[in-house]
Amino acid sequence: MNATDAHCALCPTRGVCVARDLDAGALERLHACLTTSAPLHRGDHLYRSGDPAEYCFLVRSGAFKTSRLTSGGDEYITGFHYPGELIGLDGQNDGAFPESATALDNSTVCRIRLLDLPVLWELGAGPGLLRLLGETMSRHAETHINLCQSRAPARIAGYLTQLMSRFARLGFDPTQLPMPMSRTDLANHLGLTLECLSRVLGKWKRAGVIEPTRDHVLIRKPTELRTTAYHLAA
Amino acid sequence: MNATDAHCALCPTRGVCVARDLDAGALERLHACLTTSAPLHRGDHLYRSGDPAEYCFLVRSGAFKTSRLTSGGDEYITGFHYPGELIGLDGQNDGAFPESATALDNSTVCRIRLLDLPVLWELGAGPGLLRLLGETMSRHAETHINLCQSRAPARIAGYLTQLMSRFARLGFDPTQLPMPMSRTDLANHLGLTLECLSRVLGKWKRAGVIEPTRDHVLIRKPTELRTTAYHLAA
DNA sequence: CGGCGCCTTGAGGTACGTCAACGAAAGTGG
DNA sequence: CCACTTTCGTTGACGTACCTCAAGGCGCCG
Repeated sequence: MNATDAHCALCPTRGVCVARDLDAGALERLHACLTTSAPLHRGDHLYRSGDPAEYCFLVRSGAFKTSRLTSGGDEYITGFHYPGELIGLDGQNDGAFPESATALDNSTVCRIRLLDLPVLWELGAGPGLLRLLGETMSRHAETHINLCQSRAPARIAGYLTQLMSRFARLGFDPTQLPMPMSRTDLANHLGLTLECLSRVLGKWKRAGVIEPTRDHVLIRKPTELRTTAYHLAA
Repeated sequence: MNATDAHCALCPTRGVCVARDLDAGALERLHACLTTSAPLHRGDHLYRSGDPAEYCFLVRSGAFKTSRLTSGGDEYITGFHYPGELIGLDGQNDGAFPESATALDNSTVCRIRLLDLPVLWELGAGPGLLRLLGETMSRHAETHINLCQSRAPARIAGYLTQLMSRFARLGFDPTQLPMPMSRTDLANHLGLTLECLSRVLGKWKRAGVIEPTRDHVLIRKPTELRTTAYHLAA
């Protein structure tokens, strides 16, 4: 861990981070309770199920998946997490992480010691923290709705659509989505089989809606996807 | 709203509340930022989609559903919420509630002004708040896994199993589950059709696994349900 | 070049969605 | 108290979308 400099000025999540509205003085003090990690590589664990949960984490770059294991040994993937997103709060339930978090790519995180939350508030990061928390909860609800769609194309379109807005929020190009997870993992997360996911993506590729490669998806016709996904009011 | 007495001593959620570990003096000061609501009745809205979100809420008694509307006018039910559970945090995303919360029964809540969170911390409620937050996140993940089950019996069993542990945690009898929501709402929440839910419940009733009535479900063979649901390790 | 994951494509069965009719319960008005 | 209406839940028949099982490409690594 390199705590000497959180590199906030260069951080890709600067616009959405809890530290967004802090002045230089507060940023300086911020490093006392929020430190940037050394780079993690594909497959590295940020934390493992059962680890004591003294921290939560802000994804700074790269991507992570969070997953739980069945007694049978296969995993359920509960989420994919991109820059600016908060993970690890579930560990506060009983003091240990119920899930594992695995890097899908070269990634960095900022680590927040939970006992330091009052300090973050003093520094003026309270509203930012609450906003982040609200986003997390809201995203969970959207994901729930998406999984309630029984049709596979609706679920997949809904996921891609959500991903687009998550990237647009970061200021990234929402039509070029990095897909660092395997097809198997994505299908697992969406409650579908690998074959079903593959077929739908293939169909959309032939129709010119998307252009999927191993680790990216190019969105060619965003409106097609949006009409296929679930529609919330307003 | 009756702010003069939060009735913590008589609260059914006392064992799991953020105020669990507070002494009498702190409880007294607690009422400055945590007030108990007047009773809500079946169908009353605790908040509506679009309302400004100045507070979040702890369910004290009764039950609530949270839901969003589609542009087509039908609703997606994102959660059912029982005593001791936290709702309304998603409103911190952009300052307004994205969902509506509706009472399913005669219910009361405790209202937390979000600007008062630092005060709650001072009073010693910080660990309790974090625990509650962790539970909420963890429950979301479990719900996700449950929805990833493609088989309807697995989803229903998983939901009932989760409800059992939520009630056991409160010290209530986990084999007598109140079901204040309509079958339609439950099916909606589980991503199933009403007919499918009805068939599975009927089958289990004939098999003596459960004894469902309009507003309760008696669990006769908990192990049957648990083996039908998804299995997490450890 | 050969081996091995990972993804794609194919054929067949089944569980759930859809549509429709029926039944039961709650609320209403006479 | 009882007919009526309305809402909600149950049961049935049928089609289809997805799961299962299986074989076949394609990239990456040795």
